[in-house]
Amino acid sequence: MLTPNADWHAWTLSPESSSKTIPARRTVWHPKDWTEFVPVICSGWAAASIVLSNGHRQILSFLLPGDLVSTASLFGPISGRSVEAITEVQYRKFRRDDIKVLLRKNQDMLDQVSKLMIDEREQADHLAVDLGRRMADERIARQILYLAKRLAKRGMMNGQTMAFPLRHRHIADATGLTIHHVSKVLAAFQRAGLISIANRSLTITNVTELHKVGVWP
Amino acid sequence: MLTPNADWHAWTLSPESSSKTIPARRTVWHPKDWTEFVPVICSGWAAASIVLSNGHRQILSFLLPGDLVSTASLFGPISGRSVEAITEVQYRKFRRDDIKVLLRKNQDMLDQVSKLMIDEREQADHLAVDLGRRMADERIARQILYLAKRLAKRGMMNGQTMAFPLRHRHIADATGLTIHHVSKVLAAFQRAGLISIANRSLTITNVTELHKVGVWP
DNA sequence: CGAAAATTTGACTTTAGTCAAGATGGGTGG
DNA sequence: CCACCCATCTTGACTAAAGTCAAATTTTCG
Repeated sequence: MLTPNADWHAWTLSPESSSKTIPARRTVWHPKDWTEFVPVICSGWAAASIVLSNGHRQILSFLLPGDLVSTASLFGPISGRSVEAITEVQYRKFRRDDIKVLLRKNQDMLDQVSKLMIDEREQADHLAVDLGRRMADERIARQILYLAKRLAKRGMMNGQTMAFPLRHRHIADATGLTIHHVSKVLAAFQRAGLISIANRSLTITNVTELHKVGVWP
Repeated sequence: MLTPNADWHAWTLSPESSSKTIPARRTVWHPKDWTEFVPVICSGWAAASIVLSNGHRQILSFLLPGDLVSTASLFGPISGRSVEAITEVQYRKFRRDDIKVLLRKNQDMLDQVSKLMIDEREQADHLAVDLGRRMADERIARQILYLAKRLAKRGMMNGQTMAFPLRHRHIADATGLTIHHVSKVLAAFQRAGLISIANRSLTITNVTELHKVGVWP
């Protein structure tokens, strides 16, 4: 998440970076689009993913307002990643070269980006652990808990309730499972009273038990 | 992989960074060791991994000579990662603050680190795709092909033959499988004439077919 | 050499995937 | 407002992939 500061604000006002709106379920950013610009999500939910030739897809992260798609992409073009809007999304794009200049003259911003990089690395590590070493129910519970934590940091939780625009397809692609299995696990969670989902909104009804299922710290 | 340049050489000679030797199967770096220094592998093979409380482990990458353990760790302390020697390993440790200074005054090195970051991000993406969306035989074939490619870049391939100090445990922990299943898949690969393993050395005997199994580009 | 670690193998179990068929639900055009 | 369409979700029966357990070998290391 990018915390704005003076320079960043100057930026977001520059003509280059006027915000664009994309309707739900449309592609925000193609794998080929990374040469010159870098997108930042301003509102809505999106997913950064890699699509295989056989049509399978791995979601690498869900993008919430304020999220840079990838910190590494600030330093040079990355390859193969696409970004898809989950809800309607507003985003801005920044010219990489301009950001580099900004980073060089602004120590404060460099520190912030350093922190982002470390966070992102840590998130990538957790993803690998989850996909490689955890059961389906753990993965799904953890995905819910990760999201709750990130939304809370943005003041987007209402008690234990959060907006939940994700389709089962998104959860499946983020956790390496099939939509059918996701459906079964979520149904089981609801039967067990851990969560309840209605109207694209999710409430954690038993935090303790959900933590236990997700082997949460 | 870090390509040495003048400044880097000055570095490796500094008293702080004299090289250390660790015998095979010993821990090189503990999860708590990241506060001030950063290790670089000079010779031998190591594995960077995360260990769960239940004893399970996910290997995030195999480290070959010249590898920095994590580029993000240059910018600040990272958490939870340990590094284990697979063969006997020589490594040097660098003080993060000194590296930062070096990076600031040396444009060339900054460019190099940028490239490293992008490579590392890409490798993390591939790991997630492999763990989330591929079958056991694909994962193992790909792991062999990744290693062959990296070794080739270092001039450490002898035709289609490479040193192969990995235990089944390492392959299992890198691919998210059990040692038993790894053993079965490797046996099948050998029966099918794709590879042959002997004396801690692996030869790819049918590149085309191994590429096919690994869905290699 | 002898103990400990690693590998191999087979029988059996568990987990998650595949397939198929309905149910639900939201949005659109008449 | 309703009828219809499409995407999504649900469920159950069955299959396939990988894990577990156990026991024998083989290799490695001290």
